[in-house]
Amino acid sequence: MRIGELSERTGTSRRLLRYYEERGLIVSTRCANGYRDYDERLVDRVLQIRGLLDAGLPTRIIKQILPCLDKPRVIYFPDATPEMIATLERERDRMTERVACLTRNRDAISEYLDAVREYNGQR
Amino acid sequence: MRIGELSERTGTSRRLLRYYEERGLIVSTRCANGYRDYDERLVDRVLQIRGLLDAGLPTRIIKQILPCLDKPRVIYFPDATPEMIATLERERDRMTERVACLTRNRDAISEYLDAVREYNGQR
DNA sequence: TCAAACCATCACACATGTGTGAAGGTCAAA
DNA sequence: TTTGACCTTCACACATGTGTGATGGTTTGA
Repeated sequence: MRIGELSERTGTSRRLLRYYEERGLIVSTRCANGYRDYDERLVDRVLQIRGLLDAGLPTRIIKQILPCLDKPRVIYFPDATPEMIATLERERDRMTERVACLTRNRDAISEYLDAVREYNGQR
Repeated sequence: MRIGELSERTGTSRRLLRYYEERGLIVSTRCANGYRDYDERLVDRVLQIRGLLDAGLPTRIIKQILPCLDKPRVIYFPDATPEMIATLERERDRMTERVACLTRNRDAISEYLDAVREYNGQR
């Protein structure tokens, strides 16, 4: 598919799709006329990228972890260097911390909303 | 405590503490000489702010949700306007999405690491 | 054939979080 | 009293994700 379709199907501007490609997060082939041609699977991939960006991960890190997340687990042993492993472990831990922080605060918001609703209900 | 101590105890540069204050995330009183004076509780508060920033929330949103998170639940009904409620619900939902995304990807990283370890173990 | 709707690259711009350093005031200990 | 370690404000700078628009090529349908 071309960039317009991918843009529509992912709710991502063409500008950003080109940016993600420039950062190595997605790839495209080129048609004879120079237009980018995207694989169907990039729809999910782009959504995943957006989620991770929204959760605070920079493209640099996303690029490193993406290869580990492919559905048919392709074990990437060649570049499973100790440094890469260490990076993945570090990022996994940071993500766990983020989850804890978000959960904690989200639950507090929920409780607050419950309290407000109760207050408004009995008024 | 003064800014240097708060900085050390939170691992946050003085620059950023002033920035958070400028954005209304924290408050300080001033000593006679103009030095900022921080309440003990700001240590936790700053840590909380950093966690939320790291998880992708902008200061604008953090400022809005912080008042709901105070430990001794101070119900803030005066400004519990419908718009405020709607904002909180929206952010709560976004945080839930972020948690889901982070958890999903973190688990995939964990699985990948397990697979790599197994591979290296049997080699 | 021409207009509309695509696509390309490139450049400038902006918000946000953050670093760094200048210029100068305060305070405590030597 | 002077030095060093604090503090102040202010300004410039930078990386990153993102918007916007200029300029121009391609394709398709009236």
